[in-house]
Amino acid sequence: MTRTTADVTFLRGYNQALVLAVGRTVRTFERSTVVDATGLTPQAVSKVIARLAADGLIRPAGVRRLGIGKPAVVYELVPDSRYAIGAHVARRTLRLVLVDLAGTVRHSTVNPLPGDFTPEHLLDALRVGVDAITAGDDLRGRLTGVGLGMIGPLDHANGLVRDAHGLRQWHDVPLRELAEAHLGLPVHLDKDVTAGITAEAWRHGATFGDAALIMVESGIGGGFWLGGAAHRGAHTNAGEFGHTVVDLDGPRCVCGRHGCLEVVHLGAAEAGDVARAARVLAVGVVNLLQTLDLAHVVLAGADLLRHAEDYRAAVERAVRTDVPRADWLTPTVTLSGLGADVIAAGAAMQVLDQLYGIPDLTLGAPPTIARRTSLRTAGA
Amino acid sequence: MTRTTADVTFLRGYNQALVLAVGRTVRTFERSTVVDATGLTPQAVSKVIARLAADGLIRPAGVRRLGIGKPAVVYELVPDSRYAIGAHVARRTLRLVLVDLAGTVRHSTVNPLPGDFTPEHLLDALRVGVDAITAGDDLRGRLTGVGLGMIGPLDHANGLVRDAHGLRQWHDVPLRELAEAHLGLPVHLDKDVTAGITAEAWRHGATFGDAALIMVESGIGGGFWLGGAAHRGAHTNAGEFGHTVVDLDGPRCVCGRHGCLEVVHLGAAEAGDVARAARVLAVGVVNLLQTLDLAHVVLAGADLLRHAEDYRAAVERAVRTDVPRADWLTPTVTLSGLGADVIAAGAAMQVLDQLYGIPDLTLGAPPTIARRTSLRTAGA
DNA sequence: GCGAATTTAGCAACAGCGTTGCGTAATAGG
DNA sequence: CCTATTACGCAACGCTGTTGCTAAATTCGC
Repeated sequence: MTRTTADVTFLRGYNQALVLAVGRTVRTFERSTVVDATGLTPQAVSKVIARLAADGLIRPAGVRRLGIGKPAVVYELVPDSRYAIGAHVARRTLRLVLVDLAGTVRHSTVNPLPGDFTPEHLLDALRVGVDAITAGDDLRGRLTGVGLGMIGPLDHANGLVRDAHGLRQWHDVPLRELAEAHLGLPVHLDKDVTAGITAEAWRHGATFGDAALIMVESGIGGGFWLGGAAHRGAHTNAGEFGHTVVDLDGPRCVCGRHGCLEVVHLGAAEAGDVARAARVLAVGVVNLLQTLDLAHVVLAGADLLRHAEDYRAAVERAVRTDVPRADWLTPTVTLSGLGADVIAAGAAMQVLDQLYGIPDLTLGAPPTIARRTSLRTAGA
Repeated sequence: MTRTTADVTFLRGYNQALVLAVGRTVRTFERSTVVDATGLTPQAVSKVIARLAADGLIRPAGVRRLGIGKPAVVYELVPDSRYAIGAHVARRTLRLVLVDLAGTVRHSTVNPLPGDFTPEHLLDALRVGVDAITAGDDLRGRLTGVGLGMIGPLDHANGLVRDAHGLRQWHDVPLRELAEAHLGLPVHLDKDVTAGITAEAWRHGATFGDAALIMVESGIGGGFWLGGAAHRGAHTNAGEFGHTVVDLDGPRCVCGRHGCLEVVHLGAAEAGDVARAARVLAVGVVNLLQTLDLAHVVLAGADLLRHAEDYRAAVERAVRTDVPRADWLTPTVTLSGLGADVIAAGAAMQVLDQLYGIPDLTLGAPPTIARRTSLRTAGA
């Protein structure tokens, strides 16, 4: 791991991110709202608000007149002030979404990808999809970039796809650079599950606690949000949660070990035993809770969403009965509110997060997308 | 989770911590060393060095005269400038260590604790032990506080022991406050395993990557260092790694589930089959790697150290053979260099870390031990 | 109606951080 | 003894958030 130095631009970015996070999570807010939520002084908040308003990210929305005293100016986030495009690159499909600054999905499209597609296939499909989205609306100067959420292994810091699991044409592909050249936009590359949990975190604000996104979709993976940031691990390979052994004498898994969560779960699912499949997944989730003590568990993935309520109920039950001291250790268990769009939407929000989220002082490499020092609009 | 605001005192603390971390990890350093390691400008480093030197934390140690040009001033950390006491509170013993600013253990004592001891027993034993240590050396003004590493569940943010597992007299004990009153020193309370991994992190510097400390000692636990900070989870309960299921049809565990790593491991250990016990643990470690993608795995705990090399070899082997793409995903696997002192030493280093480590902007509650704004000596 | 109390907001000066520009000290080599 | 080189610090600067105080806009009481 490397660390960057901290200077005043970090302070600005950090406190600004706190204010923006308030703006995302409430419909309207005023100065005192932010003061209470962040602990900044009123004067500091005024300065931050002035910067954000000058940038067009927030705007006044009337006044609040309640009792005696000068009325307070009410502000609101301007969702349309910034956009990002997100892509969920799966084995057979490419899902593209347009997300605004508030984290709302404004467009969503799905298109098939050729079997065993190549980087060129993907780049062309991205080009076509991005063009289609940008043609519809006039996003000039407000489109901040494109986020790609993809199966690993990959190298987030350097924008490399090392070996997309199940795709033979992908070995050490510098996808970020290629896509930036092809699209003419800043690009952020990350694992699908990490993108997914970023969606949840972005939409819940700067105080979103430790959380995992459990994704069941041709395999089982997990995306983690720990200590207020995405957890990617030492090689962007965190989240291979499906390949944790839950049954020492279980069937052999593709990864070479025996009784992985994924293969055991698959056995139950293929037998049509949804209830058992859900219970198996729940065992894995409780394992995760015991290990990481999470505040939130979010469920996602096409294979899970097909039996969403079965899975949710099974996990909810396990979390309440199988964790000791469940009275105070129980996390929230929810289905992702974004449904099948989570990954793509999260990929888009990773772009927004790099620009307008809490800045990161720990790096594997320099930031993908540079923050603007001045308040000029971002974009192509 | 809550977040604090960021102001210039954060900047100072952060960059100062970077410099101190360099000082801890090398024998001597000069300005250019720090510039290269941190990315700070030479002028900034000069200012930080001046502050640290005025505080007595570092001192000049000659000059380096190599070739042409003005010789560079060489500095070194002053290990004796600050101390912290650490305590490992186990079920039957109290281990106390004195640690200096460099993270070196200077004293170590172990004393038995009465069976099923009460908070009062512990406080008195702490008092006696701390007095014995401070009587030996003159630590006036250089002793920064006392760290307690203890079995959970506990609440780190508020300094509460909720239920020390296996101790009946411990329910919602405000141990931090009690100990501060009893000892007249700042106190930091945390889980044993979290303290342990802090020891490794403190001694390895500010760029220590994602890591876990695996502790086998009347149970199996894990301490985590993720993203440059200790990972405690939403309720200071992360690390119950021993209670992750690895064998769905395994024997019932004390936690209520079946086939937990701990109970399966115990079965092998009690049968005297060290090799199998080690292999079981290794399965758990690989599970952890798959989930978190760690850079370092550190092994510790009395029960493990009794067969240290067996365990180390088994984990090392598993990590090389059972993780796909092991060529670039392999973590370092080591036995803790501090041996049986890790937990106590880490507890002490948590005190030092709060004062001289990377400051934390994410909190469960306000900081336990306030940083000094000026450069006055810390201590009683 | 009009002044007082109350609440909000902003201007101005300030302290503290890292940065930049430039001058100075200390060395080796010609 | 001069010059090139390297290390280092002073001083001014830009930028944070903070503090102190003044001004604006409202409600309430007389």
